[in-house]
Amino acid sequence: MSEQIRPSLRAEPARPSPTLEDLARAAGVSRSTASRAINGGSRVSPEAQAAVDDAVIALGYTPNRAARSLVTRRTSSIALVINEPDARVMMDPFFAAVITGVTEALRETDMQLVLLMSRAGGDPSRTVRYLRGGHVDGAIVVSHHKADGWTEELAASGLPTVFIGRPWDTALGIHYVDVDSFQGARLAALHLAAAGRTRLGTVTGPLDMTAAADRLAGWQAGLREAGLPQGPVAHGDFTAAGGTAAADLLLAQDGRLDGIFAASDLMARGAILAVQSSGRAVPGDVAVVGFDDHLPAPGELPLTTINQPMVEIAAEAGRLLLADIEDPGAGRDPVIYPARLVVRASSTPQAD
Amino acid sequence: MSEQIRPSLRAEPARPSPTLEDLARAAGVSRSTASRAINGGSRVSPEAQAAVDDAVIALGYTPNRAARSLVTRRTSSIALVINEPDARVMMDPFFAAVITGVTEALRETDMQLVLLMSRAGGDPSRTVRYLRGGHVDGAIVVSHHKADGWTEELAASGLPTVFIGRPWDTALGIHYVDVDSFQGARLAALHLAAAGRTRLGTVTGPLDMTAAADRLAGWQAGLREAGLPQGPVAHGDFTAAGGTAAADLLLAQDGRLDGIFAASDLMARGAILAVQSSGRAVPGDVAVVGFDDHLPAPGELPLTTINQPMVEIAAEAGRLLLADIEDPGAGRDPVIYPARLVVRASSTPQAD
DNA sequence: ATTGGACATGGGAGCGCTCTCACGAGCATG
DNA sequence: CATGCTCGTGAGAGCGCTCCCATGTCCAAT
Repeated sequence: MSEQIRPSLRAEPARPSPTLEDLARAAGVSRSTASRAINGGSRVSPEAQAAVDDAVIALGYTPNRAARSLVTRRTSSIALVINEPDARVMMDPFFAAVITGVTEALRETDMQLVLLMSRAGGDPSRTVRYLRGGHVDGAIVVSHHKADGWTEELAASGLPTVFIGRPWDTALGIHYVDVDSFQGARLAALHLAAAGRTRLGTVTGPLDMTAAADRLAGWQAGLREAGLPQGPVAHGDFTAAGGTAAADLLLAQDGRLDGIFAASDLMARGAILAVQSSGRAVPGDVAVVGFDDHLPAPGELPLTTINQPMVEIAAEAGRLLLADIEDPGAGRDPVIYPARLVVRASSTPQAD
Repeated sequence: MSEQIRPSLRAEPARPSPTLEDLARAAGVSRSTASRAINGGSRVSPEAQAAVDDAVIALGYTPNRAARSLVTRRTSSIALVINEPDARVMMDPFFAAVITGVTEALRETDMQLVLLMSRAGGDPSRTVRYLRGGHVDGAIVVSHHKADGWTEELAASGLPTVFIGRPWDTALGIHYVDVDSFQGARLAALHLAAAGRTRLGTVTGPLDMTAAADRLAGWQAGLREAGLPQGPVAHGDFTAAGGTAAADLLLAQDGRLDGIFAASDLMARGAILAVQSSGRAVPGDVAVVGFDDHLPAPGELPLTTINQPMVEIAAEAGRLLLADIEDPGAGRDPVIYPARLVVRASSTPQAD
């Protein structure tokens, strides 16, 4: 009775989608039963269930998410908070891996991923307000900096949250997934030492990030362990250009440097460039080790690096978040993935 | 009953956030007036407005999006549909640019970006169902393939939609933003011809995408215009490895090939590799032209390419979508950005 | 035969918001 | 002075859903 004498094929731009009420009527049951059937169907007779299932298909019924949210207080969406000022960081394969991993974890769920470029929008508090406003069921925070300030606020808000990369203040009991940066960097030092390199320098990431700080500490520990002097340290920003600039500084401090560990692959690429344009060869004169194990661009010198399984780490963060949303009380231990040394040509003339 | 005797400092995990009712009471006005004041405040006295504004700050009020959605039938979110099977395509700088651009367009809005990896989830129809289900106010579709099938369905659903890249069936009146692929490819051909190259081949993208088809057509038109033979054509898949394989084919077909146009930068990089490993030099023996104008990785041979302003294109798609959501009826012309030739070292020994 | 539990069902309230409508106050118009 | 407005306001309905609770039905246990 809702269809008019309407000659056009699709003149109705917004045919109101069927409601649960409609569905129930079509299935010959009550709204309550229809609702139960839709949601897993406990306490529903097989006949009623079948009738509802058929009606769902016949009507093309989709539950109205807003209405459902309103009463359940759940939104079926989680936020991926990318905490960098410039949206251009998206170019970093790191974030691609994160998105890939999180998407993977959400695949079988009906959860949706909301992308939140927290600092790109200008107002950082807007992000917190959004997160606290109950618009999402949980959040994954990536690329956390020391001075962000809202870590505490977020932890206090009670919103299920998982960090990718250890947050600064672990006392808050925030859940996180990380790679063992310390051990990874230590392995890099030991590897270079084992390869007979003795004058070693490092290019760090921004030290307001735990990953960068841990890698520096691990590196220094490795050098100590190998009985080598600490050597020069220069600070980069996880970009290739920053790696080049930092490596230039390193080379200026020690003209006979024979090994460099950079805290990311991108910076290692930049460092190789710096070495080469100083007239020295990689790995002949200077061995270079990175951290990440991104897929190399075609034709690039294969890079010795510390592998971190970012896609898997992000997926685990996703799973952890889902679990935390299901069962908020539970304390969950951080998940730390081991870092593996992958030896390639940039540190050993004979390798691959 | 779920809370144990827990001495923790912030024991209330979910203090119910204030409702409009609370806000109205605090401001000493009615719920209606509070609502009006929140939403732009027409027909609200300055005093009432001020009282509400104060109360908002005092209570930290955030409107409940679900409740609002339920009545307004708007969700304040749009979907970015990435229509590729493998989530790993995220590694392509192309998508990074798209996300950057769309985010930019949404910056001043309270719209949120929902990421939809349409084919990665396995079930493609799930995406359509989600989109038709009224969960978002609009959609931006990127990386559209000929056989997707749901273009029509989407167009018929009445959901405001903007494609990035021309859809196959423009008769449906779908809005889109694109770069002038035809002209860009034509420019590439003319450039190579002007540089004195005469034995030219091309590496195409997947021809079930309009961008790839248009570039092939433009390339062929350019050759015709320059009075050159059509030369060999090999098909790539917009990846570097695909570019290498396709270029190998090209070189096998014509051992004296002296110029290659690849329909993307990534494929051009792959093609350069193929040329070099065949023992010939770029640009000395073979000039290579790409399409995209991505930022080059450090140390790479500067690539002559066709610039397409992807960030801007994506931002325009975002703006177009917002406009279409505001005012659904309006027919909007496609926006086509010009493609610019950027000459660098890969095609001219003396350049940059 | 009587009780009682397990189970399937439907009625109704209510989540937090917007929006229509009616109302009174204030003002200019006839 | 009556009439028609514009304007600010509040009451109330209702968006589509879930969930609590009351009701009805059937079968095992007494």
